[in-house]
Amino acid sequence: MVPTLEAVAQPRQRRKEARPAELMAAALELFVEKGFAATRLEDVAARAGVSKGTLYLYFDSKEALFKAVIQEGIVPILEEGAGLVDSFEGSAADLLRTLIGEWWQRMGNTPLAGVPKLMISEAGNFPELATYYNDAVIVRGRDLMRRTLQRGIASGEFRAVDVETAIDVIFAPVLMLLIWRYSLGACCGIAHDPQAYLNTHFDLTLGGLVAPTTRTRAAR
Amino acid sequence: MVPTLEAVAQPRQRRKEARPAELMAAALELFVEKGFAATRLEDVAARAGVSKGTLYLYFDSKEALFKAVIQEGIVPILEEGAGLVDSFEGSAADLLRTLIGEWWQRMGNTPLAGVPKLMISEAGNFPELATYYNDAVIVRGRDLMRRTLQRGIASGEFRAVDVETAIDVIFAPVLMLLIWRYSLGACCGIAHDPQAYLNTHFDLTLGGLVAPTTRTRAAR
Amino acid sequence: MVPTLEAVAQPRQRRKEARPAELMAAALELFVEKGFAATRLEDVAARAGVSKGTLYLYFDSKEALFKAVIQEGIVPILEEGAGLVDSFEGSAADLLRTLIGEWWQRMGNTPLAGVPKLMISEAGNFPELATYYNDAVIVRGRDLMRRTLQRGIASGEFRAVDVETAIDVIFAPVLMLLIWRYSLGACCGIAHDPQAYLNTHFDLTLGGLVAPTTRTRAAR
Amino acid sequence: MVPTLEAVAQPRQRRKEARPAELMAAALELFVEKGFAATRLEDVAARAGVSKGTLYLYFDSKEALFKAVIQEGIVPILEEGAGLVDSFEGSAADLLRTLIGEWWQRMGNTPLAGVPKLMISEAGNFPELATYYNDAVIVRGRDLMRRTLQRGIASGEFRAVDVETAIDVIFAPVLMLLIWRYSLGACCGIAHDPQAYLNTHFDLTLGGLVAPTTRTRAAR
DNA sequence: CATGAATGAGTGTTCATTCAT
DNA sequence: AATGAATGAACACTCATTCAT
Repeated sequence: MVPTLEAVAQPRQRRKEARPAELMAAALELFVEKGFAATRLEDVAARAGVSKGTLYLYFDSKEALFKAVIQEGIVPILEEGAGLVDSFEGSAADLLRTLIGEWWQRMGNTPLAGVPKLMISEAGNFPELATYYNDAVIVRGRDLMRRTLQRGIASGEFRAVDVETAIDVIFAPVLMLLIWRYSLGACCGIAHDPQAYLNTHFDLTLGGLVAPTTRTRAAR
Repeated sequence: MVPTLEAVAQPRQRRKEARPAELMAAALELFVEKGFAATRLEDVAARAGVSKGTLYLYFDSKEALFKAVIQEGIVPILEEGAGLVDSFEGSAADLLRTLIGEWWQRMGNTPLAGVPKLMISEAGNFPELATYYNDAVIVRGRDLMRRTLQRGIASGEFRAVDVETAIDVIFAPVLMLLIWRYSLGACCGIAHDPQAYLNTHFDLTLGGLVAPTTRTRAAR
Repeated sequence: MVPTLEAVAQPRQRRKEARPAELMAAALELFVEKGFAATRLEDVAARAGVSKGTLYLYFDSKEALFKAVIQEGIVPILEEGAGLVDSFEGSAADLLRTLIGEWWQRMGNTPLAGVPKLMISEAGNFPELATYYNDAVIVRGRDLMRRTLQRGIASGEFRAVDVETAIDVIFAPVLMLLIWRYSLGACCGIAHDPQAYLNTHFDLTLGGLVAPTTRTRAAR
Repeated sequence: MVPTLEAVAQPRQRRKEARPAELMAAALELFVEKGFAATRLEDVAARAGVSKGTLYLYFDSKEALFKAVIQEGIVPILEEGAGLVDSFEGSAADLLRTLIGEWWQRMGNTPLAGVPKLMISEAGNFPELATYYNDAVIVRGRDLMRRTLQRGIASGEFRAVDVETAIDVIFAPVLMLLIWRYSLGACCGIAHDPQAYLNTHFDLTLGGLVAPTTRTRAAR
């Protein structure tokens, strides 16, 4: 955000347009850091460089602020994911790798990385937020996974697993990687290298754990 | 808790000794149900059948109660798992199934089921407790997984995956099953059948997603 | 408010001059509707079609606006009443009926109808304004009543009641009719028909006010 | 409330029993003085000599406190009024005088005197309170008036006026006497002598209410 | 040991007022 | 003159903790 001459000439106006984004960025940081309930709106405002009242010029309530953070931060990622699934031309396995890899790039390496842990922590006490998150993020994300798995099964590339269950089984390690980082991993325990972790995950999920010989026998 | 003669004869004495355990049991239920911050000590005391002040006779603070709940509840769980790994005589795959199955029986169907979600939520606010949990539970649990995977690799039953990573990748879906139940699953989203979920997990992890033909080709 | 040529030719100028009156009209409506404290200046401004800041160009504060509303709204009312008493030629009883009837027309069916309740509610918080209202409205209104009662007593039409007290006793039901409408009557309780109410009031009061001889004649 | 030896020995206990009454008394004073909305619960607590939190041990909310004040303060008065109407053996006119006289003793000379003005001021912004007051006080009070008027009409002592209207017409001056005292009368204007005011009111009203024959007799 | 009355710090939200544009 | 973005004081209600009994 380079301050241009024009910006200096109209700081008030520029501010007004930038405010919501600044507030959402500050809110995301604090929500992730302290949780939804423990985050004080005054701190959010202060981190964005405004007063408490100003926050209410742009967001009707704490919950509205939270929803905006999710809406602006995560929904676009899922929309790109939908575009990816629509247009992808390689194998289903490659699509799965790409989909999760992209998701990781957009979420895992950004301030949004703390959102899954945040939602898990607060869902019980804020059912409305949980419902919103479910509808806006989880349902859509699962849809991308479902289409990917169904494509692989339809083409014969994948075995005919129970898709609805497989969606969550396959995505669980990816989520846990983030959840771990923002919970127990933050103070103790091992810190996985994300790439190695994801590779092992793909390796296991796509290839299985059992050695070829054994498997062949087991299959008989 | 069989009432003995002695207990009946000295109910007040018995009561006094049982109080901490009753309070911890009540606290566990409420912490799991509402989270740490949202649990009111008055409710804990009421559920244990004592007054608010009495709770402070046994625990110095809400945090101290939380620590005690985790310590008393979790430690005893993993002892048995170690015995199982030591004495198991079947294939490594069967041991993996059995180990996770047992864990599910001891955790997934008890009041302790909510602990993983609880720890994830509160780890950030209680680093000391997180460290304790890591040492007492996670390190030991990972050790059981490590020995199981190493046994399979050593015998040629499993491929030579990166064990430290695989431990978490493989256990992640099991944890997520519980975490989901106590967070977003409680108010929206699908509710998986645990057995079907775990079966799909074993199926994928042990067998992989890719169909035999394709895999063979992919392996070339 | 007929738009004149000049007005059309200089709308901005006209606007500027009309602003205070438009703001006061909007404020009166809202003060009457919601009370002083619960009225938001933003709503007043919006109803007058200007921005919040503009309001402060014309009134120093919310209190100043309130004072202006009362002053501009009430003062003009009582002038006509004085003329009526001066020129009325019928019986004192008829004058009393006419006086109250006129007052009802000018107040009870206009936005000013809520002012008595408003003044009663806010007098405690605005003693200065209460004093003004007392001098400008109440003293003058009581004077009209006083002259009416005195005329009837002097002519032998009314009994020699204590005039200063009778003024308020007689006017109280008229005021209560309005006060009720703007307070508890708004959400519950019976809604009187004003004409029937006033008729019953005259019936009772004149029954007790009129001197026996006169009454006997009137009854024939 | 003389402190007895026992009281000194058990101040804690005595306090607990006295607290609600002390809080309600403090609340009544402040509600009357500042209005419901403008009264801070912290001030109520301070005036009762306790902290903010203590108030919530006895009353669930500000509205609950208000309802309790009305319930404890006014409802008993109306119940006595009902007893009076039930057992009164004199003329209807005497009953009317006695009823209003008693009401005045119980309300007009106590801290409750400010309640009618209070309710009128706050009814618009707190419809729930208004409804409660209507049901608990106004409906019952009007019932006493109704029975009194009907008794007089049935016996031929009163003329056959429209009872529902007459109830309010007759009671209005009594209410206004109090309302005035707690609004504009507090800072300016005349202060009526209540007895003289009520006498003039009875004089006028009964003059118009009493049936001709009865009146003639009464006049002798 | 046990009670429960009492405390008071803590926060989301509203809105009158100001002032840079 | 007119705007509307920004401010910050104000308040009901909760609950962990204390302590007199």
